[in-house]
Parts: sequence; structure tokens; C-alpha cells
Amino acid sequence: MPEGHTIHRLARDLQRTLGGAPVRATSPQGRFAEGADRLDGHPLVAAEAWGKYLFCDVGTGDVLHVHLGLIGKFRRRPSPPPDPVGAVRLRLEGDAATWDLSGPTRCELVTVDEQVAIVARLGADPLRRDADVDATRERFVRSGRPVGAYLLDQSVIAGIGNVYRAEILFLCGIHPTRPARSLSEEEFDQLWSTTVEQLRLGVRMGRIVTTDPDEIGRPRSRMRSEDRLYVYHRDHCRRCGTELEVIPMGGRPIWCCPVCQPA
DNA sequence: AAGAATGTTATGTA
DNA sequence: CTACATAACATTCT
Repeated sequence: MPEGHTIHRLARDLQRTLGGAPVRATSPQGRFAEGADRLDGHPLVAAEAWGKYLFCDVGTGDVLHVHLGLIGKFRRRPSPPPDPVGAVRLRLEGDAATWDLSGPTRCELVTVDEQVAIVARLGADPLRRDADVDATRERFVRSGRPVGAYLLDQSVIAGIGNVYRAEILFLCGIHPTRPARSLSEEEFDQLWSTTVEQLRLGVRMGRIVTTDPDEIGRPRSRMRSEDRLYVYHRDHCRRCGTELEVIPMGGRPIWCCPVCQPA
């Protein structure tokens, strides 16, 4: 379910609703009982996203590390919460809200050192102020890999998923099969700034909307779902109507418009 | 009601 | 070492 914007938004919401006061942590299905015990009663000191990875520091030396994977979800519920819906692995109950976690690929307690090691494997996160753009540009100009595959590589840029990679390349008019090193500096910089802009927009909207409101003729909040994207999972280009190419890349399909994104 | 889904990791191959 | 392919995994939503 999530790309980077979802996790950043989640970190912000967790911080806002659970920050400061002690949190009651439970594992309704018992599958994370020990972890929940160690979290229980401690305040959430900081919730932070790094790409698609979430870290919640409880100030005891334990850091909750969560990766939602494809289907994981943190659901917000009122406090006190109703019965869990589905297989809830971890429940964090604060005064203002309760959060139920289901379906994560990763849910574990790590040390701060381990957190640092995990983050070290990740590339620059465009949503973070400490993102190293210059280092990322350097890597781009050296790689012969297709830019479509490269964008999905979390060790290069952290936070882009299959929807954003297709949409960002469309917005930049770049064909996904082009080698990363074939991009000019200007093209890379445009790619980066578009990524920052789009991910921020995603955080604000709480969903991915890459189409231009002027082009669609409606504000983003009132767009129909089929109008929110230009190419992802479409048959025809939302801008020019041309039939889209679908190319397997990085193990997953990418859609692109042969007219708007010349090879 | 079966299948798709905004993903990562481990493992194998060339 | 790099690039690429494949499988396994987890649950919800349509």
C-alpha cells in the first residue's frame, strides 16, 4: 500500500497523536507480545520516516521499526478503541487516538545502532531535509541502468514506489528505458525537484495525485480516481490519449507514453 | 469471491 | 562485483 509519502504522513500523525504521554502498547493477536511489553507505558519520543521505513523511538533504547510492505496498514481508531478489526499485530493506545498495525513485513524492536545501520543502506530520501542531492546526482551519472529501474532502487533514492516512478518520469518527459547516465544535469535536477514536489503533495493530500488541476478542470481534492494519474495502470495517456507502453522493469510493470516521453 | 495490490528480502543465475 | 529474475511473505479491498 505505501510509498514514501504515506510513511512520512504516518510518522507525523503518530507523533501528533501519541507524542509525549505514555502509550499503552498491546499485541491483540499475541504475535508481538514481547515487543509490546517493552513498549508499554513509555511515551513516544519521536516518530520518524526514512523512505518507506518507520522508526518510533520510545526513549528506552528500544526503537520500534516498522515496514508496511505491500499490504501493511496502520489504522487510526478512537480512544478508547473498539475491538480490533482483522489481524492486529500491534496496538498503540494514546489519549487522543489508538493506532492498529496489521500486515507489516517488518515489526520489531531495534537499537539505535541498528536503526543507523538500516538507514545506511538507504539512498537519499527526497522528503528529508538532510537528503544528499549531490551524492545522488553523482550516482546517477555513473549508472548504466535504466532510469525506470534505478528510481525504484531504495538504496539510490528512498521512498519512490511503482506509482510515483511512472508518474515522475512522465512529468519529466523521460522514457524509463533511458540509462540513468544519459540524463543531463538539468534533467536530473528536474527529476529530483519533481520528486520532492510530488512526494510533498502526496503527504499533504494523503494520496497520490500527480495530474494538474488546470488540466483536469477540478481541484485535486475533487478529482475522480481515474483523473489523478497520467500513466500508472492506464491504457491511454491522460494527457494526449496515446496508447501507453507497458514495460517490465525491476520486476514490476511501468507504464509510459511514447509521445510525451520519447525514448 | 478470487485476484490484485503504492513492497522487501533472500537466493539463484549469467 | 553487478544486473536481473524469481519466489516467498503478509492481509485487505474490490
